[in-house]
Amino acid sequence: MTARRHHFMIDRPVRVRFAPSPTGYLHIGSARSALFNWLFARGHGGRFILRIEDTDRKRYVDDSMHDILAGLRWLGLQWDEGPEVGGEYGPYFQSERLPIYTQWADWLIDNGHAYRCYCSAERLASLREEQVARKEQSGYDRHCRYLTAEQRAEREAAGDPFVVRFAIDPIDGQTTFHDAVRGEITVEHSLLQDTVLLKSDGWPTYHLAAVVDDHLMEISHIMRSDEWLPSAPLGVLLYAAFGWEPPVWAHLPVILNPNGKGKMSKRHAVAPDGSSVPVHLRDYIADGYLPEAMFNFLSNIGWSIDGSREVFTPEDAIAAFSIDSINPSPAAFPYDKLVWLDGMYIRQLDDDDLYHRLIPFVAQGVGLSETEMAARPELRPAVPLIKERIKTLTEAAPMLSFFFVDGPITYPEPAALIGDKMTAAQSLAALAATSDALSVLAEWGHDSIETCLRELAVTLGLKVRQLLAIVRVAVTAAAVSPPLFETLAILGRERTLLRLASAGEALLPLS
RNA sequence: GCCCCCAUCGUCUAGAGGACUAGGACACAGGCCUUUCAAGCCUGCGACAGGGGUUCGAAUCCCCUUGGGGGCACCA
Repeated sequence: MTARRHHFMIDRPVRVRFAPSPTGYLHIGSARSALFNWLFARGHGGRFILRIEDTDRKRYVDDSMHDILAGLRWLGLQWDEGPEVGGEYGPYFQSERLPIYTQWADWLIDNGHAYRCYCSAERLASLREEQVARKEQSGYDRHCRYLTAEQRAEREAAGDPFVVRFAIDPIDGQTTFHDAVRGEITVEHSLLQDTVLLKSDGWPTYHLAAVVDDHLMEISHIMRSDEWLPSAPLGVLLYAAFGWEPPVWAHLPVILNPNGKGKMSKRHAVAPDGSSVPVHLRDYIADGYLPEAMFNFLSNIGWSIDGSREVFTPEDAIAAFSIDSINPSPAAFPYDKLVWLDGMYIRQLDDDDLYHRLIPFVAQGVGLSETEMAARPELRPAVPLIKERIKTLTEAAPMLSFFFVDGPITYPEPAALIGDKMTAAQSLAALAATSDALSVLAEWGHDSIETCLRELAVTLGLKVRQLLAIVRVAVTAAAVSPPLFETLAILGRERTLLRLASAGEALLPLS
């Protein structure tokens, strides 16, 4: 990393924006961009603005708006201005700002910074084809930029459709601008296009809409994804053409696939082992990640609070965040670390809190309604038993499902009921002895069950682990379970004895 | 193909010319603890992409090479 101490503060109120387009669910990388903007705003007494860039009617996805708002709120990134909260600089939907864009497009034309282009899609396509065939740089040849007044009048009279293009000026110059995370960046104008600002349907493209809105909304710092870096000079030139004070630009590093190959795509991300990892925030929510863990995790991609802390609060992040401490290099999505972090946060939760968060996940996992689950007595006392055994909320259900079986339990592998270094007959006898001992236990509780079983192991001449392994499988139908004594205490004597009996029956044919 | 950006353990990162025998975390391996599985604790493995400069001194500044990423739409 190169040494950076780039100027990133300017003498005006901090106003930053997150400007997603409702063309799909909230992407995990977009969420990170939103988070950085929010962190910066909160750390500088600024405003965090949410603007919806819905100028592409073809790509509009119906419920994506709701998904984006819900995702931001889930993460705790409440916006100060925008949809559902309003603000002084609205409207915050670009689809409601059309007259503003046409007005400024006209202004550019009137001042010689833009022109109407009547070229057909066919002409553009064949132009491109020729350029590719001749291995030339592809791009618009500025045909309409040099139309005479008569030619222009002719087209207008004919009512030909047109787009408005920006007139890059000078066409052989260069533009240098300052990026707050990378420093000086220079681009030759010969590489820039006379980009379309207004489409033939009258709607603006991103370049026009974003610049106009950023200025009108008095955005002070533009922190956005790396993908915009090559077109940033266009924004700079646009600000200059309008004569507006430019904001501070900061381009955030892209997030790569977990295997480090290519950016995390819109549809799926691939892990080092070839498996795929979700890319939408909603999938992580559904997978049972905690918002506080996700917040912490996202903060750690492309930025770090210091050299030693991995786990920190939003308050600490706000206090420490600065644009020039953003790492410019692309980062592979560290999925394993998310899983670990989520486990950390789960362990830090108090039991009641975790219980409430667990209800919907466990209910769904075992096929009960949330109301039914809330009414069951087993989940709450089981929380401390699984707290340090789960890394996401969804992992609880398979671990606890045996608690929610009221009828007879089945053993997929009856042989698992045979104790270590024991015969089936010996195991059967141990099961019977356990049943006898537990049935006469005066008090049904963790301590008494533990004393009883430990003594029984001695009586039977078995190692404690041998006996407990048999009982564990008998009661939970699994070799791995939460701690056994607590588990029995929660399960209750009746169901425990029932299962001990079922286990005996399952073992009988093997002895 | 052209342009732009980036380059420290497998991965996320600390590093602002001397405090570097390059630090932390995840993952991985081993050990302790232990009723299974976890959690926790301890230990280990493991990197400055390569080559030239500048300097008394370079992970750090410059150049080249290589590698990786992004962008080249009437999408954002």
